[in-house]
Amino acid sequence: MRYWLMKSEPDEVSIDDALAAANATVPWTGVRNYQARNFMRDAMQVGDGVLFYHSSCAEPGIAGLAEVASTPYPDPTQFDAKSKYYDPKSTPEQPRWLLVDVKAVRKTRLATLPQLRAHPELAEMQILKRGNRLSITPVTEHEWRCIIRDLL
DNA sequence: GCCAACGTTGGC
DNA sequence: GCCAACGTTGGC
Repeated sequence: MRYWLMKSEPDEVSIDDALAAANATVPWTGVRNYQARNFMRDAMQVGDGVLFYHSSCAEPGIAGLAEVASTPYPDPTQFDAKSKYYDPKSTPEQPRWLLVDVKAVRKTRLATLPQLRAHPELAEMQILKRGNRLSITPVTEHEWRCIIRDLL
């Protein structure tokens, strides 16, 4: 069992959107970064815990809890010429981009960046490091417990 | 809208 | 394989 923080722009898929989806499950489309892809491909397992993070919005922060709900499979948007995630260099025979399904568990109180930063036990979180841009980052069990205990 | 940080691209 | 140029991310 591992833990992850996954960023989503709430204008695209918010925690409310995910909870409202069939089976509260959404395909995590649009990851176009190799490091993030490799986490899904190599390290994630069904049932892993997910901090659902809202990014690029008025109030960025952890907005809910979720879990990994599938093994990795090709992201269909990479083959769709009309999608903004289209990748002309990818083919169904040799897909570049993968995704997992994510099942929303519950919405939480928003844990904002200042709140996360104020917590000494969370100082090493990737999301708080300067220049952080990775949309999927591992979270330690200690960080996970700490966030749930004190912030959500 | 600004801009720092970072990833990717492509010429050499 | 280097590295400058360019594009993207994302908080503010």
